[in-house]
Amino acid sequence: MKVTIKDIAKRAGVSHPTVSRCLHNSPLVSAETRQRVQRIAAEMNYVPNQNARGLCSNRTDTIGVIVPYCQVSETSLFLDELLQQIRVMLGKNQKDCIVAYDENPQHQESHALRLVRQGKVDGLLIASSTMSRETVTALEEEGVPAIFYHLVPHWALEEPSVHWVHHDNYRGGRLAGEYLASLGHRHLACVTAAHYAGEREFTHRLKGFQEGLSSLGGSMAAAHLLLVEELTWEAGKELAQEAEKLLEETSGIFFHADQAALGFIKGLQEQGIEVPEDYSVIGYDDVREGFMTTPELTTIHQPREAISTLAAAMLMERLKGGTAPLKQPCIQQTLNPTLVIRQSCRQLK
Amino acid sequence: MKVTIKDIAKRAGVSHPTVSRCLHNSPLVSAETRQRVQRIAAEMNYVPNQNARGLCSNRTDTIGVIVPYCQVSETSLFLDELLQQIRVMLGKNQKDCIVAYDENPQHQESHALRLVRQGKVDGLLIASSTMSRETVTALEEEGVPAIFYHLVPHWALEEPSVHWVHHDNYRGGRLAGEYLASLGHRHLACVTAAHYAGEREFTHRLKGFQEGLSSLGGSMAAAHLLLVEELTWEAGKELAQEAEKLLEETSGIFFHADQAALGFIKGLQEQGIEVPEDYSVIGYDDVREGFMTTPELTTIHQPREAISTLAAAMLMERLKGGTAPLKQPCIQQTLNPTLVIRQSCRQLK
DNA sequence: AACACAAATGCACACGTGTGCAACAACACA
DNA sequence: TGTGTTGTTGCACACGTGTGCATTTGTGTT
Repeated sequence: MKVTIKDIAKRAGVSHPTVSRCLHNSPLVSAETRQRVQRIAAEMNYVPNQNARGLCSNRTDTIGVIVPYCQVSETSLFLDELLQQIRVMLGKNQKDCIVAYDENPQHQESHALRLVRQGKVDGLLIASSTMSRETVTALEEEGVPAIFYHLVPHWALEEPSVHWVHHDNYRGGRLAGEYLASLGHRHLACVTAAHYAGEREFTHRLKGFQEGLSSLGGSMAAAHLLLVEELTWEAGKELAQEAEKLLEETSGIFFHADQAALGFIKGLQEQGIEVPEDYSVIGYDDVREGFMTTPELTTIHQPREAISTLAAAMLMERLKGGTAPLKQPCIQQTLNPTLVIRQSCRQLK
Repeated sequence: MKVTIKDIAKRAGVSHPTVSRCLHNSPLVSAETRQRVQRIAAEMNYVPNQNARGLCSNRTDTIGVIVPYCQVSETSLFLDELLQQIRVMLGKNQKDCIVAYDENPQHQESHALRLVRQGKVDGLLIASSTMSRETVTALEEEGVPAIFYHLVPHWALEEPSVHWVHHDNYRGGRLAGEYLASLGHRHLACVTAAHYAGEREFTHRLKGFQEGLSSLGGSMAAAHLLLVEELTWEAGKELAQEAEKLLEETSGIFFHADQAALGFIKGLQEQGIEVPEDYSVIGYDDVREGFMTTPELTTIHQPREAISTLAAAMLMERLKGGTAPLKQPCIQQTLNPTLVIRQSCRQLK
């Protein structure tokens, strides 16, 4: 049978409320009984029942992490790494975590709300650029703090009551553009997924890329914005079929995600086209696989350690602050990406 | 405020027990009230409180997944993929999942027990070859079913009361050995991590490899069993420093894990040694990255889809069966690996 | 010695849901 | 009309923990 505080109470000769207070280091009990009760609890291998605790005090020590639905379909290596880090951070704070995802964004929202209304989680870390304002409002009404990380809905950027931490996509794109132009590239292409084409995350990045290019004499024709269905390795490889035309009109290409860039390089190599000798490729995200291939991938590093660390820290802070909404000032952070120069881009003479 | 069954009861003009029965489709209520109550519940966006439900009926609809501690340190790409699949399977069964890990195996055990004693989970999926019999006994005493997947403690293999599903390491090793020998290789090397050297998972695999080799004229000298600290990409790359000696004495090498094999190939390439022209490499696990590199990695495929699918299905089955322990016959499954021929092994004349 | 006050503890209730049991109504049958 | 049966509902309690409030005990003050 499970050990409850009543069992401890009986053995210690006190009432269960007293045991409860001892275990919480309440100043209302004497130091002597506190020590005795704590010793007995340890001896009996007592573990508090989380359901009961959650029921009466709304504390579960569990965090819900909402990931974008594409993560399920194994599209994004980067998101995997981000999630890994968040788990570690939450673990250090003695929190368990429930990862929620769904087949489409609508379900994603309901999944988040369900977790909260079920009372399964104390707080949420959300990576989603499609979550609606209504959903977040509903969450806040339930008294559960939420922090956006990595992906932030456009409306939330202008909303001072919403917490978020992400990185500067414009700057990332600009780094890529300036770098390629500085190497002497003049005509470039760019690849993203069709469903990203209109999203702020991409449009800012693209704008940065174009302005970075033109600041140093390069450019990107509108016709050279290429769209694939999903940013997978396979899609990148398939895109390499159109190499002939691309090589004629451009000397390099900027991918929205590393794994697609890697697939593209692989596809080129199979046709005997060498990177970077014949063509330059730059990725985005800086996933692990980037340095495993030949050539190693030049890319833009997203500060994932800082993003996950900050997001977790922000949430812990809000949870500590009690249930009073918006007591502490809201934190919104935009971090800087960095350029990682490896081997997939070439200096033109 | 949150909607409770009492709110629904008031609005429907019935008592809350009646509401509870309606929501569970109990035959004790009339069809008419059931429909009415269900309609009202839906209108009010009712979501049952999981803490209360867990408290009185010990059902949380949450599964604990215990992963080996090395997964946290990003060592194993394979384990990541396995976890991904399990999450999807559990999602299809409307279960949330809490992933538990810790810095070392001892903590891992206590983490699993803690989750159960806290009442946070209904069942466990465990990937661990070090978990003790005592811990599992303790779990079963709490009435929480546990299924081992992928990694199984040695004692559990002989224990008919323990459920598990894994794959045949001997057979996997044998496939690798027979393949290399059939290509004409005579002297091979093998790499694992020091802490795996004594474990059944590896020793069986090694035995299969050696017997596979010798069945077709190959062999592996004891001196060519190489140990690295961890099976990381970096460790594999570092191992390539010893290439000179290896190439003198052997013509190919068998890695315990793909990512180390990939690092090794990369290390060779940097020294101008070509795979498979100068040396043959075969991996194990069949991770995604295996076909992203050049050459693509020849490897042994673990049936990860089947392992995760079966493990989840077995657990769902046991959960359905009520709390009666061992009512249904125990299932123990050993699945077969397959050889994936790509480009990293060469036919010797 | 009477009183005030602080420290320590127990009582009772609340949190939201599920279930055994009793109560009650409706109906069929003798 | 009385009895038994079936169908439907409500009452009361349980699950394990946390907390406001009353109670008891002990100590110091006047």
